[in-house]
Amino acid sequence: MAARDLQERIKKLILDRRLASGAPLPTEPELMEHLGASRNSVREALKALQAMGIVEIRHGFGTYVGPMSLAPMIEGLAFRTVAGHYRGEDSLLQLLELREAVETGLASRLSGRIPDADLIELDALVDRMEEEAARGAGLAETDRAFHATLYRGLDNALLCEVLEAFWDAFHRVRTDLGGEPQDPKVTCRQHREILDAVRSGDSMRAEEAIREHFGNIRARLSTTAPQSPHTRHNERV
Amino acid sequence: MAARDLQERIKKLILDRRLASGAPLPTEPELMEHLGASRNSVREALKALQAMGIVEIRHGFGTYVGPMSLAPMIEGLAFRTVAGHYRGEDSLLQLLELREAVETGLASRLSGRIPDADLIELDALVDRMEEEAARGAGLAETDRAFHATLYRGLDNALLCEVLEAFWDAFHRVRTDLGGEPQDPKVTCRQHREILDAVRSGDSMRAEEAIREHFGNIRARLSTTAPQSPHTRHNERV
DNA sequence: CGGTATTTGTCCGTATGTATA
DNA sequence: CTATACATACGGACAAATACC
Repeated sequence: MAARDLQERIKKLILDRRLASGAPLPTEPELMEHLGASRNSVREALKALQAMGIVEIRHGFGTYVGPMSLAPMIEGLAFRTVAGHYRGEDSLLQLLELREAVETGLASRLSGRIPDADLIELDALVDRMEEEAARGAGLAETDRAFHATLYRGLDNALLCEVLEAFWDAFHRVRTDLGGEPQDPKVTCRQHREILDAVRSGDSMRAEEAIREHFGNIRARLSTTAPQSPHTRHNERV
Repeated sequence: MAARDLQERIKKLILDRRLASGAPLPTEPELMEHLGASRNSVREALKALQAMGIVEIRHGFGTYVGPMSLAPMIEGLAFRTVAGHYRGEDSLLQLLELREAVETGLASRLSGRIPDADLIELDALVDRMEEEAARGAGLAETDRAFHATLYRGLDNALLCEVLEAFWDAFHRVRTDLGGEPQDPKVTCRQHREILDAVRSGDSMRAEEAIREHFGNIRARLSTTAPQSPHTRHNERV
């Protein structure tokens, strides 16, 4: 009777007091008194809110309003995808197609709207990507930065966060499942093409470039997709 | 030391046993023994997993693998948006723009890919919308069904779920904040236009129709959105 | 219909680890 | 190093909800 209600009341408390991210919450004893519940119930409610990124609990220090990032969504999406994959579904492909649909759809918005500063940064990122590819290093982080920077010009922080969340979830699942990385050379060339396309302002060309990039990942995916891992998986899941 | 680990081990247990949604989990005493932790710790871990939609707890019955829906994401997005709005940010507008960017971007994919059965259903939905508008009823549910049906033809269940989640979050926030509903007549006309546009296969026209639809909502939003612009809090992204 | 067993919900008390002063 | 405040973890107890006989 109180369990679900406690979370709502704590959320209401945050809203009523206009607490910003990082602001301290009342201590557990204070919350016990304010909410009229035991320590255990309060703790369970806080744990649930922590899982949703609404509060942040620091051991031996206190409880604070969380960053309200989309990290919980990443967790949920990643687990859902891994679980589906293990059960023989094409969940990983669906996640990739979700990214493809959204990012290709955004291509037309991108054309000519990217600030020069971002274009320069994107150039540097592709350069770094080629340098990493040359020395055989992983270029996952650079790829992430490229996609993040690409959509920064849309001037919507929420949209960028969602896209980054999709990227994170996909990347986590693919690495946890031990998928083979695609050919770095091809990846570099395709990112260069995306960058040139959006710079030229040709929306159709940009869309095609992004579509081809995802088509490449998809091809790598289908080679390792139908597996039933009796082996163990990473503990990161 | 065990808190974060317990969640991972329970998730690992679900993956190892290939448990599908709705499958029963071990009872709390069994989990206590299997994980070597006390009941409170197990319960807190389960509460966190419940908040992420990974498990489902039914009082007096048992614990089960959750539906793994995007409901937690809706909660998180909605709360994040409400909290931001109360603190004077344009979070609600950002959420709307997120929907607009994604849905307009999907318009080109839609053209000519919608099955006839879905087109018939969409016709019926707009008819119902007009009927509801005529008698002054709320047409939120019908609007939700329209958008859900529209993107069903993309053949990606995950994408549809994400779009529905965005819709739910936006609608919940707007109603919680007591925003004024837009003119039903205009809404009906714009949905009819969207439907006709995607039926014609003209992707540019479809994109424009969707953009105008969102433009209408945005206009309604801006009348009540900006409050206390001088109360700027310092916050990290 | 009632009784009983099972399972989760809530609460209390206590001890331990951690960070600040 | 000591003291204080806080979160973490444990074990036990009873209440509430559900299923089954």
